[in-house]
Amino acid sequence: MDMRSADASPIEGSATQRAYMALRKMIVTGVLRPGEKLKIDNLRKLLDTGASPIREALSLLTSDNLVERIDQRGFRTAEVSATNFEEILMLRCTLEDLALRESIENASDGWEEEIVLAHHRMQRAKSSDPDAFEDLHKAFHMALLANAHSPILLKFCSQLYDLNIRYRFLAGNALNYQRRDVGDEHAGILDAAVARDADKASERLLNHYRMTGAFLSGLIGTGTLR
Amino acid sequence: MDMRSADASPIEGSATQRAYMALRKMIVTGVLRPGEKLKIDNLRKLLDTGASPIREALSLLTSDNLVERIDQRGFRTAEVSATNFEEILMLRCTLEDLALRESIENASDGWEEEIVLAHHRMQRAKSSDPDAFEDLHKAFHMALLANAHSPILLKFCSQLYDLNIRYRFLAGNALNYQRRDVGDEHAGILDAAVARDADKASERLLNHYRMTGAFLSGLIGTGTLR
DNA sequence: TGCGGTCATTATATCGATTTTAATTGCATA
DNA sequence: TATGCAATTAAAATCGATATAATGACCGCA
Repeated sequence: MDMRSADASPIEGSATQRAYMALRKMIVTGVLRPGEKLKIDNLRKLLDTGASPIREALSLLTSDNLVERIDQRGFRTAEVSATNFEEILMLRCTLEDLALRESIENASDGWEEEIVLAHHRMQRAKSSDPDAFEDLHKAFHMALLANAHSPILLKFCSQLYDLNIRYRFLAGNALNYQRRDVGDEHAGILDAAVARDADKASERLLNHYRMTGAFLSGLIGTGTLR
Repeated sequence: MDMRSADASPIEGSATQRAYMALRKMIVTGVLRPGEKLKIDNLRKLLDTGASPIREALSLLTSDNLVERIDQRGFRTAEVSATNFEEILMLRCTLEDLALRESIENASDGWEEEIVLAHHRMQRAKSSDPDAFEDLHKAFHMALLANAHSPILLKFCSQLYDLNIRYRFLAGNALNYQRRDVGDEHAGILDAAVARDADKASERLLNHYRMTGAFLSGLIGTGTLR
């Protein structure tokens, strides 16, 4: 039996890996506020680990654009802004469009099963386990793109996903999000992908992003974003 | 007087920063071969520094796709392959096209001067200082894109540039490259950009990449790539 | 002779302490 | 009262040492 992945918390992976995951989650979910100073010593105590893993994790997050390093004076979380958000949205639309079309181009039965499965898991968690939902939501979106067999592109998309979802959390979490029937949108994307209709799938996907995008853009504009 | 940038070697920046620069250069230029194991202790001695800066630098390079980290068993330089190269080429074409068009869209006198200057510096170094040429060549290409005012996109392009140029070095360095009159190509791109003709500029830029790309692809295919 | 398991070796990952560097405060001066 | 300098404090960066895990060699046994 495979006991690695979504197991309990005990001691999986290296301290660096754990620190990376924990910090990323804290930044994405807004526990660590935008622009906040990240003092090594605080984090060290918080995560109960040494300075080296923290520093390494922060270095990794720097390249994810979630943390900024100021040479010789430490780290801070990335700032947020309307223009930054718009750039992320624009890039997502461009890159995911590219990846999705390529994915569908390479469509296979195996991939089809993967996305159906990912969608099902996400749906199931939606009501029962809202905490796991976030991860599964990302997994669904990544599964759609995975068949492009383009690791760098996929990595870019994954990064942009995190950057984007951070704004959603900052804007007041999933509350508003779940209200709009995003379930239908997901189903629509899935259907089009399974039907191997690239135009329709891409159109729906981008629409999905632009809807949330317009919504968030509004919030940012009005300063609701805390 | 500004004494920061291209100064001598003494002690600029943190040890981490220096290690990052040095290692990146060594990987890009092929001094460290693809797939080579990167032992902390060796590098520590080589760069005359501690283990922490090395590890941090390697973490950063991991996110640049130049180094792979294998949990609990260290770091190695990224492997190379034909498919990897093609992905890089494809992404560069897509992203630089996007950035260049946006750059030209926002064209201003200031930017125009920047690119003319960058081009001039590159040309000047071409014969007199082939070592500096590489950096200035990158600077020129980045200057073309800089006016898109899209930091994330620019970062992606910068990364892809490095990944791409690595293949050129592996394929036997600038020798073959300089032979084809790449100078004309650069001038053509510059002219089109200054004339603010996005279609022409993009066409020439992408052609520039695809030329080198096709050439390298050939080498990779025939196993000439050492 | 081939296989499985144990031990020694090597290298990584991590910690704790030290050194540098930047920020802050208080003080003297204009 | 504002301003520049110096001493102090706080934090980051780095180092050296230790703990921990992986690799490879060796030995006994079938």
